[in-house]
Amino acid sequence: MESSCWPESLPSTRIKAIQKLTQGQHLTSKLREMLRRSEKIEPDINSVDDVVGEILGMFDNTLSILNSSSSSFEEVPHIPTGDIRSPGSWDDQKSENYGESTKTLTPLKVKRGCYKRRKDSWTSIKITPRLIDDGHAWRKYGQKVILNATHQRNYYRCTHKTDQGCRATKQVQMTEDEPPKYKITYSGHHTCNNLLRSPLIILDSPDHKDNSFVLSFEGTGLNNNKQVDSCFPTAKHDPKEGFPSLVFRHNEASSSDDYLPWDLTKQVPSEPMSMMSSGLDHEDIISSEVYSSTCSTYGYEIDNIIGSNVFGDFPFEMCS
DNA sequence: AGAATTTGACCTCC
DNA sequence: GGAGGTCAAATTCT
Repeated sequence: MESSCWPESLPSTRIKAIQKLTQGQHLTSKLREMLRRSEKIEPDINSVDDVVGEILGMFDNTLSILNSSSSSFEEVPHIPTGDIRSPGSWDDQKSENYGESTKTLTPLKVKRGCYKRRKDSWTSIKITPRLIDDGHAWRKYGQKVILNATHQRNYYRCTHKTDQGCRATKQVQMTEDEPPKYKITYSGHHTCNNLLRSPLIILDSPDHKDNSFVLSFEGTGLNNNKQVDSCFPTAKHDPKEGFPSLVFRHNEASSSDDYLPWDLTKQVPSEPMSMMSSGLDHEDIISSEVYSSTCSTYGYEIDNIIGSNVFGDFPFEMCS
């Protein structure tokens, strides 16, 4: 695609994203052709072709979304990467997963912690100076002291694990950096349908002197503040830690059709990360990436993504 | 009262 | 055997 084809309404970051995705799409097509020509993998050519086809389909979907001016990602088909790598593994994992397997294999309820660790599940690591709300509802299920780590690691699972079987989990750990950062590890994809919470960007600072921000782009959320704290409840409840929070709302009345609150000229993201992950589930695109970001507008800084992903340099500018 | 969090126990993986 | 991940009862919060 040529940049001259872009609708004027598309921000440059989105254009970059589309360009990168298009590049990946072409490379995948190229790979398929190479695989088709290869006789060595003939026995598996159908499955390989299917996998490539799924990848291409994901590119198509993502590109069509980015190309459209609509900010709604609700209709995007979601294909977990785990499915692509090993078809059927999702169900397999689910059937033999911890909670369910405990109940089916051992009628005695007393056996606790009987589960299968998902060692090969999809993961995405994010390092952020402030806590991020990805728009999903998380429920804390544990915390643990980690070796050689000053701070405890917090474990969260999707709130819809019980009612919808959503297997997404995340771990939040405060690093020992100066200033401290949050390492957020997402595991598994959201299979739940409803995003009960409004998309938010949490800009909660570990630095006591720093201001903290909660940006909400929708006025229909449940308890927005709660998610902020739930990411690090120990920080919230401990006055010594002192995690001040300030809430900025982007209400419907002041918003434009563009849905996006910031101007690109302000060096802030045109595509809030929470939107990406909540609706489109952007981890499908940037899985296994590591990035760090800080903001420079409104008194804080933005660093561009420092990591890379399977498509090369991560094209999105993010504020978290 | 129901939901969310805390916390000790227990399991898997290395 | 130790570290990390998860379960689930107990506790706290709304």
